[in-house]
Parts: sequence; C-alpha cells; structure tokens
Amino acid sequence: MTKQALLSELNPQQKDAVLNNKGPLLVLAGAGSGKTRVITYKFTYLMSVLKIPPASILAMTFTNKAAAEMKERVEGLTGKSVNGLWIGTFHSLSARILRKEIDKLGFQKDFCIYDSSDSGNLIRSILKEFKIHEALYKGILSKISSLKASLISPEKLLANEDSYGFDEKFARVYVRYQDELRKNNSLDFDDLIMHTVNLCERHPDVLEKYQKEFSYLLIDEFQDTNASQYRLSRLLASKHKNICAVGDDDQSIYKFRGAEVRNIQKFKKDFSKTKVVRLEQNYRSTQNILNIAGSVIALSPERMPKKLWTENGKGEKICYCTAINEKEEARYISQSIKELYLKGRYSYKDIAVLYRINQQSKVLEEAMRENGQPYRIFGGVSFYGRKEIKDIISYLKFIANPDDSVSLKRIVNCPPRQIGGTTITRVENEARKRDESLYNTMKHIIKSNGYTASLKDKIRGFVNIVEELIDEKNIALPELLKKVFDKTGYSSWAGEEKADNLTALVNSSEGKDLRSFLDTASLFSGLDEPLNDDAVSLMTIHSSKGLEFPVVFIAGIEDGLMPHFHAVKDTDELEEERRLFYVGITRAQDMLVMSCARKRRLYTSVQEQQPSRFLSDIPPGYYHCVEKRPRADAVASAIVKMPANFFNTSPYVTGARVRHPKWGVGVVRDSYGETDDVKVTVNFPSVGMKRLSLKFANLEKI
DNA sequence: AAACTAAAGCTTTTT
DNA sequence: GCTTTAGTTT
Repeated sequence: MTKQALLSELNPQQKDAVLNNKGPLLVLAGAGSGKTRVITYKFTYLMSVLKIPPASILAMTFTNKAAAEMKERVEGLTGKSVNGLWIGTFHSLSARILRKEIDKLGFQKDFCIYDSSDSGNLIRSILKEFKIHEALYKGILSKISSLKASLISPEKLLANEDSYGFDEKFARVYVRYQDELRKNNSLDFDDLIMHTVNLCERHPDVLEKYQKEFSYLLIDEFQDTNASQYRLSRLLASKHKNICAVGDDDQSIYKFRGAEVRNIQKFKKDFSKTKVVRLEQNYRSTQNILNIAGSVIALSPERMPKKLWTENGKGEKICYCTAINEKEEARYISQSIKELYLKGRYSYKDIAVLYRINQQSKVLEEAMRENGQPYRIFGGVSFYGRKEIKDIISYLKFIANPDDSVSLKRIVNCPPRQIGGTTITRVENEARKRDESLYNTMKHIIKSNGYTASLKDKIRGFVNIVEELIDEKNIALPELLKKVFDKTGYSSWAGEEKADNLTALVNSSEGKDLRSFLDTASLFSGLDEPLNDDAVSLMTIHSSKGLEFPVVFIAGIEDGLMPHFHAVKDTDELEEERRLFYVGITRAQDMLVMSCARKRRLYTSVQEQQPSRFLSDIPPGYYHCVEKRPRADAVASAIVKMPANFFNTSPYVTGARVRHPKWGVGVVRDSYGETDDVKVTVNFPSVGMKRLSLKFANLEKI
C-alpha cells in the first residue's frame, strides 16, 4: 500500500498518530474512534514507508483475539505474512524471550507454563501440607497474582514485612509456591512478565540486546497495563524511546485485576516530551448514544479531558424500561428482539444483551428460549454448555462418526455402565496396539478371547445400544433423539430438571438434518471460533469491551447491580463502575435500550431495587422511560409496534418457510394487511429481503 | 468408581 | 436460591 493510499483513509488526528514515529507517543483513543485502524496503519506505515524491518517492531496486546485481529489486518494491508513477527500478547511475547534467555535466571529453557488450574492445584497441595483451610486457595492465588503484577517477589515481601499488610502464614505459602514452581521448572502467567522484567534488570547485556532488536514499541489497551507490564515496556523502550501507547482512561475497567490507569499519567512523566494525540471522532454510534455516554463519563473525576463527537445523525431515541421483576425484564428484552427481527431491520447477530453479572444471563436465556430465539453466551454456561446437552450432542456426534473417540469417552459411561477409567485405559492401550479407533477395538474385544466375561458383557452392552442407534441414524432428528433417550436410558437417569432442557433440544432439532444440527451445536460450544451463526450475543459488559453491535440492550441498570453493591463503598471502585457503564453504552451503534427491574432476586432474597444512581447524571430529555406491564406485553411495546399479523390466521405467519418460483426457499419475517390482501416480507437467502403481495406472488408454503 | 450429602460461595477475568 | 465442589459412604 502506498503512503498516499494509507493516509487517505485516516482523519487528521489518526494521521497525526500514524505519522509521529520519533519518540514517545500517547494516543488517547476514545470509544469507537478507530483505534485498531490507527494501530494497524501505523504498523504498516513503519514497515512499508519508513522501511523499518517488521521483525523489529514489538506490538503488544492483552488478548489473543486482539493479537489475531491485528495480525490479520496487518497482513491484509501489507500483503505480507506476519509469521515470526513480534505481534502478540504480553504473555506470549514474554514467553518467547524467556525461551531464549531464562537459563540466566536458573530455569531450563523448556520450562512449563502453568494455567490457573495448575496453579490452583499447586497452592492447594501446599495449603494441605501447611494445614491451612484449602478453600482459601482462590483468595491466596489472587493475592499472589497481584503481588507478582506489582513485581513483589517473596523475597521482597519478606524484606518489607511492614509494607504490604504482612501476614506470616501467607508469606510462607507464597515463598513455598514460588519454590515449587522453580523445582518444577514452571512459570505461572504472572511469572512470564515478572521474570522477563527480572531478566532485563539483572542482565543489562540482555536488556541492551532487546532494546536494539526492537526499534519500535506499540502497546494496545494501555489503560489495562499492570505495574509489571508497564515496567517491561519502559525497560525495552528506555533507550530509543520509540514507543506508542494507545489507550483510553475512560475505558479502564480492570483495576480489580491489577490494571493501573495511572500508567497513562506515568507514561507522560517517565517519557519526557511525550506527544499526545487525541482521537475524538467517533465512527460507531449515533449522537443520541454519545450524548448519554458523554453525560455519564463527564462526571468521572481525574479523567483526561476529551469529548467524543460524530458526524452520524441523532438516531433512534434511547429507552429506559422498568419492569416489575427480572423475569419481566427478560421477557421485555426478548420480545423487543423478536419485534426488531420480524421487522427485518436487524438480524440476531446484530443484537447484544449486556449485563453486570453472569447470574443475570439465566433469566435472559430462559426468556429467549421460550421465544425460540438463537443466542450465544460469552463466558458462563450456555444451554449448549450444559452437561446433559453436551452428553446428548456427543451421542449424536458419535452416531454420525463412530471413529470419534473423544465423544465415545464422554458417553461410554453416561448413564453409568461400569465402564470407568480403568476399563477405558485398557481399551485405549489395546486400540493403540491395533492402531484402531476405540469403538472398533471395543467390537474386537467382544469377539476375542483373553478378556473376562464381565468386561466383555459391559462393553457388549454399550456396543449393542450404540449399534442400534447407528442403524437408525437417517430417521428424522427428533425421533432419533427420542430413541437415544430411550435406548440409553438417559432421560430416566438424568432426572426431571434436565428433562426440560432435553425437550428443548428435541424441539430445536425439528426439521434439521443430523449434520447441520451438529454443526450449529458445536459452533455454540466452541468459544473462540468466529460465529457465522445468526444469534443474539449475551455477555457481561466486561466481555463486551472492544466489540460493537447495532443494537445493545443493557439489563439491570439498578443500584446494587450497576453500580454493583460491592463497589459502592469505595470511591475508586464506584468510578470504575461508572466507566463500566460507559463501556456498555458505547458498544451501541444505532440503538440502545436500558432496562431495570423493580424487584430482583439476588442470591437468597428478593430485593426492592432503585434505578441506577448513574441515571441521574443523564439529562432527562436524553432518553425516555417505559413501563413494562406484565399483561399487556404482547400488544404494547416500547420500541416498535407489534407486527400486524399478530392475530392473523393466514398460513404465511412469521417464521413460516415458503417457496418462491424464482428465489427458492425463504422465511417469512413479517406480514401485513387483511385476509384478502396480505403482504408479506420474506427473507430469501439468495436475494435477501423481499416484500410480496400474496395475491400476486406465487408462494408455496412448505 | 459412583452416588450421596454436606457445605461453601456468590462481581467483573485474560494470560 | 442455586450451583459447584469436597468429602464420605456403598
């Protein structure tokens, strides 16, 4: 890409950010201001125009997803592979350095990286040995994590007994934990950063080597850096000072896990003559949404002054809906989504429902399932993540592909058939010898000698059941599912509570074939795979950071939830809640709907809830209030009027599948008019949305 | 090895 | 209240 072409796609501030490449640069990138664009264009500019070898640009992000997106976009802009470049997360890039240098710290280069469950197990075994209540391991783990994030090693903790709220028992655990890690030649996540900092500080020659190797540093989400990450960045950049930090103090919502917004101020102090660029033009949201966002964040003290503006229109009015309780709130949201969808203006994937705590997802899920709406939960357990659903899906997967040994292992003892770990290990060993799938090995074992009769009986029992199911794999899916429940005895074993979910699964399989059903099911459970499926996104506001949706619902805008009651006593935490609310609002592109419940069940008690205190910071004219009355729900709606065919008797109701002679099969999205002159909106996969009159269009219902 | 029972925890979370 | 997990029993 040429310099001209590159710059022509940027606004003046973005250009400023991309063109300033000598010395420290701080880019304050407001929500929706094209932050990723600036970072990727800057990378491309450094590489293609300034001819800086791409391998000497260190670009650090927080999540794998952000790193992957950056790589993809840089590849797209430059047309060159990003393989081997230093684009990645703080952790992965630190690990890469440590793989080469860690022997200098007394570890071997083939060190292991412990994930949080490994770390947790290690802590628990230490607690057991020290006779400390094991249930405390989570708290201890997070305390150790925050110490490491602040670069406080066990030695340092012991040396400053008075400084850090010293607790002798805890210090012993910390010392021991770190010892064990070393013995196991292992590092936990926080060690990756802390040890890299140690390496640089204790070995000036190594530091110098990397200072030379990286002639430019690019850091994303700078407001999320913790002390150790900041120190590392500073060390690596302290020589040439070519460092660009991109962040937004208004979107700092991870203080609880060690992030320090103050690093933004520190940056300006530590790097003299820092050039500051503000990206304030917002390309994402309507004026109405920005007004709300702006009035909420304006009251945040100590923020760096900035004001987002947009050339977008005023857009839709913003609503705040009050429901009598959390179930009604969920119904209201689900109903509104239905109407938006039927109007054909939005598909499900354009819509997100955000909330403060994962617990809120439960009622939302229930409401959406009642209405047959596809949804996807980010984090937490979704419908497809439930054990019973995963079990049954595994049965189906196995029926479709008996070589799938992973699924086999999941189902072989569900319900229990006395085929436990020992038996499976034997079968696995035999399978390895014979170089065959587990299932084929099982069939072999039944026929061969040299196994006890009871073992063969157990396996035969399983194989017979499954074999019958495989024979019938081509019957209609709901039938097949019922056969699975009966033959395996799953329903009676699973109990009644799970029966509802299983029935829901049968209903959702209506009219689908095995293959496509399984595809959607695994897409739902797959966490990181990009989802092509049309589904509403359900997630916490935290997980929504960095994303955008045409339509955003934020549920539970009440005191106690937003801000959360744990945060109201502490001013800093309260301000973080404010920023969290701001992050939620700024995810919306065209439409924002906030809602609350008068009464909400939280843990044991039903509480009377008050509207969020943050609402009083928004001028009254910026949004309008709606009351959700439980009975009138089907008729009255805050957002859009119900489709005219609500009581329509025409066979072409919304959701019906129809065939058109020219456009093929489509789905009715909406229909209007009286019985003798019905007009329908139909979505055809081939040509998109079409408005047709039943009198003239030669539609056939299928 | 599985099934039952008691008990804890319960804001947000990536690496 | 509900869900997860640890510990005990069969």
